[in-house]
Amino acid sequence: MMKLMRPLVHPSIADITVEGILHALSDPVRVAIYAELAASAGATICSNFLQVSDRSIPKSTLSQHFRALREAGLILSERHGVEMRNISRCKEIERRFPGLLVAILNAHSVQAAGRGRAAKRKPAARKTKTV
Amino acid sequence: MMKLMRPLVHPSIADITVEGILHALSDPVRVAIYAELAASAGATICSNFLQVSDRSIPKSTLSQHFRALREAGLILSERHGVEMRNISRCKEIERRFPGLLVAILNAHSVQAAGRGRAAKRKPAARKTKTV
DNA sequence: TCTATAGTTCGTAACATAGGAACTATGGAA
DNA sequence: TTCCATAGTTCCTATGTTACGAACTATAGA
Repeated sequence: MMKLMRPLVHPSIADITVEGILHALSDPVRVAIYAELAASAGATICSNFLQVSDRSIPKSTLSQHFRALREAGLILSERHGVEMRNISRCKEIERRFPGLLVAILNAHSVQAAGRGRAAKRKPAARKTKTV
Repeated sequence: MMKLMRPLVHPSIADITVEGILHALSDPVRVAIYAELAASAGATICSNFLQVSDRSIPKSTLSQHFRALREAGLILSERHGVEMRNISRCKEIERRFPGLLVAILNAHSVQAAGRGRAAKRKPAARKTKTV
């Protein structure tokens, strides 16, 4: 008797909270993913992000990040064959929280532009056993 | 020989990050504090927030929240006599990340307005020993 | 100097997160 | 069908983060 995988959770628009959105986007990897995804017109598959900002991310970690974005209500994920397609729920969110996502993405790109000029500040790296 | 208290840390405007701001404001208590503080014209003292959104907050916890806001660059704290005055650094931040704080505060008030109509959703309460 | 007030620091228990190993799910080839 | 490859998920656990009580620092005033 095989254990099933639990189904994808997408909150209804009314259940989406500002705190949830801010928390989801307060992670450098997740904003990077979300920014890329919001910029692209179509859907984006998970594995396209195995390389984000100069470092490769383990797929279990990536999967958790996509789940965080999904359960915060930021993206909609659906399976297509063997892969997962993710699209931004920006239109809904724009109706509920006008200007929020635009401002965040804009701030994010302001900051990215600034990193070009200044010395690159590393995010506090977690100590980890290097395999 | 008495240990001194470490001085207050205020990041320079260039060191303020979007991730830092979003993380700081992704906590319900901290947005509540920041919203109140940004709304008030003058400075606000710490102890005014001992009661936030129906629950009283231990002062050690409050102190940490103010520290988080300060070190994310959101507020400026200075001692005046026995008390601490806190003011929002919104003007600086507005110059660096236009529209960001306004959008967040606006979203926050949209959400607060919604909570009036709907049943109140409790934040995942931490298990704690009740005194 | 003593006391009250306002806030900070420290210690620890509870919670959150990263990433490896093992798994599920799906499609295509043998 | 069965087998294999690909894409992603779940589980485990070491490590990081957070909340809050107790003990502390700092300042003003009696």
